[in-house]
Amino acid sequence: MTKTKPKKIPAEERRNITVEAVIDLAGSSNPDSITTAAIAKHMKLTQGAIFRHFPNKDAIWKAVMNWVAKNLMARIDRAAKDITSPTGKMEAMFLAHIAFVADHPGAPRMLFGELQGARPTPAKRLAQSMMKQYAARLRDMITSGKECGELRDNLDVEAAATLFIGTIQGLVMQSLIAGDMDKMRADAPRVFDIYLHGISKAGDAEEQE
Amino acid sequence: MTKTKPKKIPAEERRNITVEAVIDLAGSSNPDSITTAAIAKHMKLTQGAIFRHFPNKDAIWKAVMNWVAKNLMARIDRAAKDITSPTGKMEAMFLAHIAFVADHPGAPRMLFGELQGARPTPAKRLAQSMMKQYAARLRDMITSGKECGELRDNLDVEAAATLFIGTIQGLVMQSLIAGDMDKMRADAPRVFDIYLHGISKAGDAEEQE
DNA sequence: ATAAATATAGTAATCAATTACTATCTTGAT
DNA sequence: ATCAAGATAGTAATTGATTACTATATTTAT
Repeated sequence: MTKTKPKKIPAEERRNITVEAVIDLAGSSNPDSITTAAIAKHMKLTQGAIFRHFPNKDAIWKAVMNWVAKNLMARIDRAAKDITSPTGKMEAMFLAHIAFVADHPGAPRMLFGELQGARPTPAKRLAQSMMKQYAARLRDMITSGKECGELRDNLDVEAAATLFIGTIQGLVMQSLIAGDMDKMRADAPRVFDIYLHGISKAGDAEEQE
Repeated sequence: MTKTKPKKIPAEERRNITVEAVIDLAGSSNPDSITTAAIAKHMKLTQGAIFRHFPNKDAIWKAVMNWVAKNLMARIDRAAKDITSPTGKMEAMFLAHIAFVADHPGAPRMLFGELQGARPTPAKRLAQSMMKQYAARLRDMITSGKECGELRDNLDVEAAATLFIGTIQGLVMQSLIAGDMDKMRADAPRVFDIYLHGISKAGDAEEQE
């Protein structure tokens, strides 16, 4: 009897497994074309069983976005926590963000996919509020970086925050395209270095050999 | 009879119209979920008629990618043509790229979507070769920028090229998310300014008041 | 009149969701 | 402790809608 016994698993854990399955699948295929059948197969269930735990597909997507928002922000917060200097905090956040994405390539794809979508789904609203929170936190950090003299006085705060997020998104996109997450981990510090040059007060050349 | 008379249009022009229709639709919905029916409706044709001009859907996508690659590269080349300084060239390319995307929001979505896809479609190969060409051109430009003294001697050429493309992709992503292409046009110069700071030789502060 | 362009009306496949039913766990009265 | 009753989690089959694609009839410009 090599037949795998379909274990009975409590509802909440099953929902978590479902979220993981979706993120897993999103790592190697377009999120929008992930079918409930594919999800079910990946977690060794029948397609119909999924709807015992979620009212519909949108609810699954909402749960996934929730997972992404929660875990990503937690990881970034944790990385920046023990660092005092604003630029140090930013570097830690940058690298933590990249590391998270490298660990979960499906996560940014779900995010992008959902944010680009036309429909105002619950998942989309979640994603948008996360991005807003992220940007606000960045602006504060950059502002305090100017105040404490680490960053240029004439630095455009808005643009610097946009570039910070954009740099990450760009790195992620290129790595997703190349299908090589390790390359991203290697590129991240080198790219951040240039970004730092761009926003730092002249003369602060602590980095590089 | 409000019925619109379906004009007869020669095959080649009809193919061009089809490509435009797809890019148009991609501006406001996920490229992967654009149906042939939607394309047909948008160009006031019946769904079946499309297959008189294309053998299958992949062929449509290939034609679209071809259009994007050709027009984008042409626009960038044209912008950089009359400029001699490498950093000047780069700025012109940057802004031209942004302007192109602002004019055709569907274009980057088609690109991203295709490059992210798992299947090695003809369209994907086209997109990949375009990106490769783009990156190579950038590296050359940055290298010559170092040689002529505009850029830092210790600048990481690879990273600088990655950041250039990443910056654009990031800007584009954020604008697609916000659904506001005008904002992108306004942000682009400010963001490029910081990038330029990041790669320029210290002391070259020609920009900003 | 003819040939290209489009309409009409199909196809099989696939999608999310629902159904009828079964298997397994949990619990409380004895 | 035990064991029926109910709750929980699963299967298998099916639904109506939608998909890419096709076969054939009709229209229109030359």
